[in-house]
Amino acid sequence: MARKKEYNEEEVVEKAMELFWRNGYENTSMQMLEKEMGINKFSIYSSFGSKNGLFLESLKCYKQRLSTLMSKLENSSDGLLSIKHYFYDFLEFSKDNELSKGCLVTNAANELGETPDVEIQEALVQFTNGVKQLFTTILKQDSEKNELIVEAQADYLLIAMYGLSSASRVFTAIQLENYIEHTFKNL
Amino acid sequence: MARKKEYNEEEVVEKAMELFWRNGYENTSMQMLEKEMGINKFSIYSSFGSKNGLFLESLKCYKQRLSTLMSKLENSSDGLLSIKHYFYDFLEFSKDNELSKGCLVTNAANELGETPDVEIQEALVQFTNGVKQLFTTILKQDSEKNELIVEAQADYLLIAMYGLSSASRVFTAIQLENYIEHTFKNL
DNA sequence: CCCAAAACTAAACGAGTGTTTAGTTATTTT
DNA sequence: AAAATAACTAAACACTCGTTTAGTTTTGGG
Repeated sequence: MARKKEYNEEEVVEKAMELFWRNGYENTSMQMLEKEMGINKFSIYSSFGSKNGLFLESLKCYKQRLSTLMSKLENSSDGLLSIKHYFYDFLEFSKDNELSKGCLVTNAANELGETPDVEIQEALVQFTNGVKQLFTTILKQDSEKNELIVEAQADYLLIAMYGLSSASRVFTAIQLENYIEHTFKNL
Repeated sequence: MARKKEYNEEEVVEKAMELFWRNGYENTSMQMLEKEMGINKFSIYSSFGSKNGLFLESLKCYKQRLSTLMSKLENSSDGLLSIKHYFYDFLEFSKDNELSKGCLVTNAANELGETPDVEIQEALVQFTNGVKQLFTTILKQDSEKNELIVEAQADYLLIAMYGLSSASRVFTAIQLENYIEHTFKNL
């Protein structure tokens, strides 16, 4: 061992995540990351290998931040109502000034090109599956629903959540609240 | 007058639109446009001024293509049911192999950075307003609904459409159909 | 017929991208 | 204290981007 790192990797990746979240992957340059993270490009590459690697690490960090909301949902027993609360919690979670930053995962999915990076795509699929799984578990609390209905409703809510994440960057808080209320009226 | 153009501007802008639609704005380079449009960069710049100008022209072209679906909706009298058909028509309209290209406008909105081009942003807002206006008109066909309900439902459907456009690039046809059915269940 | 004007080709531009490479500084260990 | 090793700084890398420019070819009007 020789010299010690002057920065904490967990701390700087959090700052990177914040930047990716606000600007998306492509619109976030290494220059911006350098400045925001407060460390040199060399240090970024030595710690994370590449911009892609840094983004993947940011995704992990994002999941962790979101896990507060998800475990709140996981531990609730109000069925559908708690999922609705999760929707509202997410809006609060993603707030940035008056508008929303959306969801880091959804944002990344939305800017995927024709030949997306395979690691990133895999991370997105896994994340999506996790959310759907969580919805499924909660929906099963309503014991009268059969499995097919649960599956269909989970898919519906998953896409609704995906849509909400994307739309939250564009529409007003009132419109989004109205969307959520209508979304759960249909179940 | 001197030499005549060897290409038709309407034809080449259609090809550009197709490329933007598939890849998004940032992921479409002038090189790709050159190749797809079959004309030299110089010609592109002489006809459209800039990549931005070409994209704005592509947006017009896209609106025109979509206007087939929109006037079908405009001329229908089934109220909500015809809006639902519009949702399905859009999925067919945006189909690309098994997946969907989404909506050119929504895709552009999704990749807007912190300081978006003002002309593009204006075009997107106008487009969105047009769709909402159309939904409102159709919803008013149900004479029993008061104005507040119409407004709220139009907003709801607008965001649902926005979400569907974004999600259509990721989810399967079955999931999307399920989403549409749930969306219109209790209106 | 010729000249001017417009459209073409192709190369180069400067700026910005993600990434790498020298060279220097600091710290630990022998 | 000296040697070794890892982290730092800063410059340069190769590449791509959108855009421009210089030079050539085509064509229509006087």
